Amino acid sequence: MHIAARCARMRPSAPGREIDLIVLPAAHARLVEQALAAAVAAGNLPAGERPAVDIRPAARPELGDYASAIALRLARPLRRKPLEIANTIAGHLPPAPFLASVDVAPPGFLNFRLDETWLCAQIDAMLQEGDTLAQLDNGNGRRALVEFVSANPTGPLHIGRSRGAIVGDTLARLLQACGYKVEREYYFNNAGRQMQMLGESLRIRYLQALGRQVDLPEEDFYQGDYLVQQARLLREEQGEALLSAAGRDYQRFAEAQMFAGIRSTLERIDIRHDRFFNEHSLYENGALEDVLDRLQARDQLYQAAEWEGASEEEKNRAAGRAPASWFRASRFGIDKDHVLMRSDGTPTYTLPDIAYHADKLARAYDLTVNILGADHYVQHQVVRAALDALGEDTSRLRVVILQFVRLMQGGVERKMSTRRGDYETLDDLIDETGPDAVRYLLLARSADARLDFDLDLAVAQNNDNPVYYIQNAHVRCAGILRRAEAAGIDDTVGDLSLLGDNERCFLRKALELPAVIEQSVTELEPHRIAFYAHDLAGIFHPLYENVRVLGEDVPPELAAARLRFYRAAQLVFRRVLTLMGMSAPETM
RNA sequence: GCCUCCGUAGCUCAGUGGAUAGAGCAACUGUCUUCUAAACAGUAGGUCGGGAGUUCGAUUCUCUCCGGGGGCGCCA
Repeated sequence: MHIAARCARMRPSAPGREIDLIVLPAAHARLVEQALAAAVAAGNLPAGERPAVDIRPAARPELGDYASAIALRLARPLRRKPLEIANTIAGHLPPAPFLASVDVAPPGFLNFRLDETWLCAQIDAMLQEGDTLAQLDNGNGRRALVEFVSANPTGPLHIGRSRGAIVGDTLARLLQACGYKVEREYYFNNAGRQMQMLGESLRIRYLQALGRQVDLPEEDFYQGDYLVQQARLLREEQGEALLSAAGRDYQRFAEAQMFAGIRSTLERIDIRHDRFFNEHSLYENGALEDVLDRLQARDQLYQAAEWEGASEEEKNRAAGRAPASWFRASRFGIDKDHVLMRSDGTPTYTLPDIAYHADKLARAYDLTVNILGADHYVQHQVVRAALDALGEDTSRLRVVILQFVRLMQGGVERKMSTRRGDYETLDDLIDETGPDAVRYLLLARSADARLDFDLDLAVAQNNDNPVYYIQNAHVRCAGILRRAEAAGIDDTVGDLSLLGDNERCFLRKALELPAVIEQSVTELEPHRIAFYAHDLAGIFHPLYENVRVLGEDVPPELAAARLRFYRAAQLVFRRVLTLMGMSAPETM
């Protein structure tokens, strides 16, 4: 996929201002397309199928601002020399306000240079955009669903779920920035044995809280001390009134507490779901039977004690067992068939999962994204295969598989044991490091890479910590604006052409934001925004040292121009931080 | 064994079918009386795991081997 192939357009400018926003490098790509068409029309290039025009920021600044290797790629299909093609394109390139020059470099690169006056004028364009800076309309109001977290309410969110929470929510924010109408959904199950055991565990903790001599069995019971606290709460609120209560009452209480806890934990990192989809509702509305009937009708289901491809040994072992219902997943490239209905007539996890995704698809979102841990890979393959078997269109269903998180402290892994119940919760992590550090550090890694969450780094208040490095850029802008306001500097009059190379370098990077957002969304790679933010701060801080607003040696005209620049820079940082769900502090 | 992800600087990781592969940290040398030093300037650091293939061009794509994570349940 080439960025340039997806021509992004800014939303229409607000009335009353004359500045049109141009998204780079998509605008370059359009120029090149026009040049190619003109060259073909003039008979200077043969017509025919062409690869998409690729434009990217230039590898080295001395070459230009943007570069394209399109002539090299066209050499084969057009049967011409790359250099000749590049020259032809350059010769037919229409003029554009943002374009100062185009050079052809061997063996056939096109190097574009931005018009510096235009570049500096983008400061006003940015200020005009305000908090919706780089808002794209690619999505054009299409609907997207992002499902993430989806932990059952059996305990507090732990570190393993945190990554999906951050990635899912950030992706949702980026989709919104791309013009999608986004819904955030949380899928959960509050029925079944797990929840029963949760209720039972709470009942025992409650008895213990009342001083009764009861042991909590290790097997199957929830050991976490969050239940001890809940039990204490119950005792304080109810005294001994619940001694005769049914297990169901405990379960209901535990569930309500858990969900309240999960939601408030998520809110601490600024995450709110629009819908909590209860798996159990699929049991009640006939969705499960519907899936089974449809699969049966398509000969994708059979009843047997063991799957058809099993070894003789496995089949012998299963002999005499009541038959289960198997989905023919092996027909879809999966290594074996999967059980949807157990021998005892109860559904497996997979069946409602299929029904849930069928429900999602029926809701006809233009894009449906699922954020999953690596351990769910096969499960998702089976669900997708089942949907294919049902004849559903699974092309709108996309999934982000996240590798695991390891908690590191003092250079060694901090082990978590769910069985003992002393695992690291997301709440603990936020307590220790703060919401911004949690969000940034869990975002700033590609989904494919295992993430080592470095606790020492997260709490570090020094330049090792990228969180503060980025936020400090915003703080520094805010500081300048505060001081300048106090000094009575009016930045509406400054001549932006007085700005220097440092500022222009920053502006070039700032203009990449729309493309970064766009690419994050099309590739479902929200980590890109995190790296972009760090890069942007890396250009900002050196500049800050040299580009002063206040000071006797800065002429008023220049001070005003620089102040306007810093106002725009602050806006960019605030926008980027907001897209990552982080705060943009005025002071630190 | 099968599926999947990873292997890039001492460490943690970006990136990419194109021009001289990047950043942070660590190491070393410097910089605050000046808008926040949670910062900046500089030095050093690489057979992009090995091999083969496709290509005008491969770190990027394909195959294979090696090493590591995760998954392979009538759990969720």
